[in-house]
Amino acid sequence: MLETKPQNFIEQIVETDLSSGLPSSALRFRFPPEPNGFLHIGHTKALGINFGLADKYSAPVNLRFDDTNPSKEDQRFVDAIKKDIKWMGYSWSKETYSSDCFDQLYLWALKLIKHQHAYVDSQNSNAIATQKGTPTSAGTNSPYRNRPIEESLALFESMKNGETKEGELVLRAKIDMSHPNMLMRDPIIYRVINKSHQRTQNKWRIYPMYDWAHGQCDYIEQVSHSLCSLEFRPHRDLYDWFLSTIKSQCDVAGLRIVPKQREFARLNLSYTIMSKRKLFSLVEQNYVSGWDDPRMPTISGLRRRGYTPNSIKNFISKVGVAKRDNIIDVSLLEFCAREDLNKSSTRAMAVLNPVLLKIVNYPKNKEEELFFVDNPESEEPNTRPLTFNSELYIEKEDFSADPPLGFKRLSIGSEVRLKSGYIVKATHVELDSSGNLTAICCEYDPKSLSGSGSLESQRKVNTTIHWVCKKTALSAEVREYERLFTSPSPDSDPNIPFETYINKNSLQIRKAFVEPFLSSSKPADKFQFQRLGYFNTDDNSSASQLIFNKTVSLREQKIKKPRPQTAKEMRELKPIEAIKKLGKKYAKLSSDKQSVVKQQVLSLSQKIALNDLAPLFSTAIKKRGTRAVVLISLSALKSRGVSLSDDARDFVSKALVDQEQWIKDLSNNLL
RNA sequence: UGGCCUAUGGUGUAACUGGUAACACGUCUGUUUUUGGUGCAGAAGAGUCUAGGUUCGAAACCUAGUGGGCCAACCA
Repeated sequence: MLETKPQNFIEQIVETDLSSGLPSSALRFRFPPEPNGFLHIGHTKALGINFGLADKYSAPVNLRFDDTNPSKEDQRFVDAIKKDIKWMGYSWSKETYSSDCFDQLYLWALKLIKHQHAYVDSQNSNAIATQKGTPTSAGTNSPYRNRPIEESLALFESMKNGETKEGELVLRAKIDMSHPNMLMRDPIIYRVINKSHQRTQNKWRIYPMYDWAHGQCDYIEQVSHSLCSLEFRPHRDLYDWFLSTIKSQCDVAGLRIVPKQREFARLNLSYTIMSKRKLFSLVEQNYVSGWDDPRMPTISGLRRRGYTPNSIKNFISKVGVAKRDNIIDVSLLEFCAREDLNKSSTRAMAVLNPVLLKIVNYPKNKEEELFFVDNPESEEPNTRPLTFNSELYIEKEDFSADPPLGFKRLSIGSEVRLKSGYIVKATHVELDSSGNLTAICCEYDPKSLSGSGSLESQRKVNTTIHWVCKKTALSAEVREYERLFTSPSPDSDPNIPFETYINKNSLQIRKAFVEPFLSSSKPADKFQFQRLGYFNTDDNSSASQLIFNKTVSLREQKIKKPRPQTAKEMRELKPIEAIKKLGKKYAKLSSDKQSVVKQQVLSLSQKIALNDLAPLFSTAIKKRGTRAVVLISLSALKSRGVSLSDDARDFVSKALVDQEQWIKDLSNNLL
């Protein structure tokens, strides 16, 4: 089958390389997290790109932990990252570490010094920073730039042996202090960190910087395409410089593939923060319960929230790959969750905000077994038994004493069906001494039992509501989540701390009643609580203390009020809109109809407030179809004694160039 | 001496590499429905940031401008 999906630009690059001679067996990718935090939804994009490519071309992906900075990294993050990637269903080829390359990196650094491509600088970081210059002004050379090779070698050796303190000496590549790309201004490649490393222990006191490690590790691992996010674009110059310098100075037999770095736009999600530092702070300041709090955008948070690997993968493929900055609406993620969960999740009834429903004409001691369909979406739906008697719980929201227009649920005198059960009609309510609702009383239609086949059972009522039987229901804790932030882009303004936008109500805990069969649910089991949304059993849930997390609500449709659209209202319906509509049609109409439209527009434009006509003019004039109409509207302005500003006049005359004669006439008259 | 990246409906991504814009989400309509869900059918919404240029023809190529982003950690 031919590839039908459009290629993204990275696939095109790979395709081009392949067609210009790169054997497909040489294709190799890598996913290189720094083990200093948990993976989040942003990382799943990189995961999806790399593993997607790997899948498409049957190429390997290395999982490489970028562990060049022992002061920030930790083994527990390595473990968590591996767990999350496995959960997503990706399997990597080799597990590697940047630290695996430390020896080779050191040897290459030596070569660099010997070939005058690197030197040890004895200045402190301030001095070095100042000499770098600014983006708009060149830097100046370090006084140590031309230090003799032997001296640099000796000092580098002392750094390596732990004979210098942190910050005293650094090794710098000698490139160009006036390079327009700041990263090329003699970047630091080694610094002293007097810390033991989680893998190499105390072997090293010098650790390579990102730029000195990343490309070289790609090269050593023979990665063909090193894909990263856009902010690394300026690093590409350095990446290439290091590789070509090494290739020209060092013996690199056997390393045939020179990797390419290419960059894509990272994923941003509305109402979400993605910065590891900020996620850290959410955890540390206890705004959330941990890295796997269901409100966190981490993979482990999404997992606990109830997202499936499938839904996340679908999301990533819908998001696409390009190079422009983007903010994806969370509604897309939610759509992917619903789409996946709708097909697979068992339906259940749970009442989150219970109120007692008494069926007054149902025999007090009677009890019967009803049947409930596990999942109507499945091809051969199973059913399960359900106890029904005279006392049930329903949602408070499903009853209204004073139903608004369009309300379809229960109210006094109205009928609804109890899901899989009978049709009931509310008769009255019971209140306590302070006037609070304690129970809703209703009568049921004994012949209306669902599935009984009787004529009454086929009766249509407004809607069907869910319920649980008071006697058999289990109590459970249900955790409902709202967005963690109240702003679509909580960290867009550097002057406003993102904590400002934390939603205080992001977690709501409800004491709910659920169907008894849920007592056997295990963590991560997924359900659709009928009419409410998708829920998943929490990690801490047990038969004695059931806990469910809400993944996402069902898609909610606005309540449609039967519209009282009188002819009068229709007439008052925005002349502006009417004009726009007419304008669109105009070009397609026959000439006699056009003249009718002209008249309509003219009379409509008389009804528009002058203030509204101006914005209509400025937006609509750009659109071909509406130009004509706007010009007609102008005549209305004229007839009301309003004259155009010079700007507007200018604008109109330009717009006139390719208009028809009658418009020109009309407008010239105006101008 | 600034460099680099980028600009297409509300959002995101396409447009077979030059033949006047498509897909998904969202929105709205209708319909089915024992979930105000799902499904089905349909609609509205951009003329591709601006101005020049190349071309028979530009969203695409060129130039300039404008807007947005990244770069001045011994972070990655």
